[in-house]
Amino acid sequence: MRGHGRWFHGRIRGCGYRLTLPRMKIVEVLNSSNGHLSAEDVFMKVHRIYPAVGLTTVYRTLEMLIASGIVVKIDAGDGKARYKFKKTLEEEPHFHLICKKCGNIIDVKADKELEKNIHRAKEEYIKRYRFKVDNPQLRFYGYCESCK
Amino acid sequence: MRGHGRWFHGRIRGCGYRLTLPRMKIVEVLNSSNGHLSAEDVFMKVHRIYPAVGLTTVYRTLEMLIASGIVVKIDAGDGKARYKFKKTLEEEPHFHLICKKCGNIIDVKADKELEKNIHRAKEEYIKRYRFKVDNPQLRFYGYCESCK
DNA sequence: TTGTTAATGGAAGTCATTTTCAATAAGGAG
DNA sequence: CTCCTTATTGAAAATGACTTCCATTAACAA
Repeated sequence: MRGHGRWFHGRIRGCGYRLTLPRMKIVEVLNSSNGHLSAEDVFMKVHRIYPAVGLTTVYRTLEMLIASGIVVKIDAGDGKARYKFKKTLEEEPHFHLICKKCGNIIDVKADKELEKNIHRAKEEYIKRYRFKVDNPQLRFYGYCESCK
Repeated sequence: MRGHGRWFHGRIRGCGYRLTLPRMKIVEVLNSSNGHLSAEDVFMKVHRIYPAVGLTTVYRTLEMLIASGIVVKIDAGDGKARYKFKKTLEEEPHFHLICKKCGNIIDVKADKELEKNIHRAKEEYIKRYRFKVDNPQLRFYGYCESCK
């Protein structure tokens, strides 16, 4: 039966990691959630379907999934990192709307013009400040519909 | 003697806060430093000229200075906030280059075009996602000249 | 000078995340 | 399939940046 085992199973193995039960449960939860989850969120969701899991393992697995390119970590600026399952290996450039009240994050598509402007600024800073820019991040802090 | 007492002394009093020795030492240190300092940095610098100061007071005073509009707090994304003395009450819009190795922050002037684009995007998100955007933040993560 | 009350600093508490370590379980070798 | 090495696990303790508590101290208005 081809196609059995999710693509990310192969990816985890391919990166030299063992495919364990806790890892499969954690990645399953991330795959079936669509928001940006905190480690605590992931822990609670996994706990429901696999109560033996420990918070430590959640943290460790999340880092492992990031190293495997399966998950991205987002710094919401409130001291709690958020994690999101990547639908595609190469993510489209996008920005974040971050709610200062509930901490929710909304992904917004980058418009071409703005995207180009940021790239241009980046090139300029590399020259002007001899600063090797890696990744620009644009975030819009504010209040989401239900919090404002 | 007019002009005696720095402008920020009047501002602190004006906001209803008492002008204490620890506060004057802390604000003095911030005024004479030009980088973006962490609370620990401020504590160590103040400790040299006023060893009685406590870390707690440094944190509290920094918050008070922010409330008075004398200092700005910058989230560097590494779990340590940075504080910077404001030269002028209204700061010019600018972005940050943040070194992933040493944590140093460089202020870079926003170019008009980019600034306008961000504003336009903001307006669009307000409409499209009914998200009340407060403040957009653009940061360029990378490596500074001495760290790359 | 004095009295009220804000401000101080040391100790203890949070909270997200990391480290330690003994027990467990993948999965390659045979 | 079974054994064995070693990665992985989870509970408990540690970390690090802050914050809170509380008894003492010091601004500053009267």
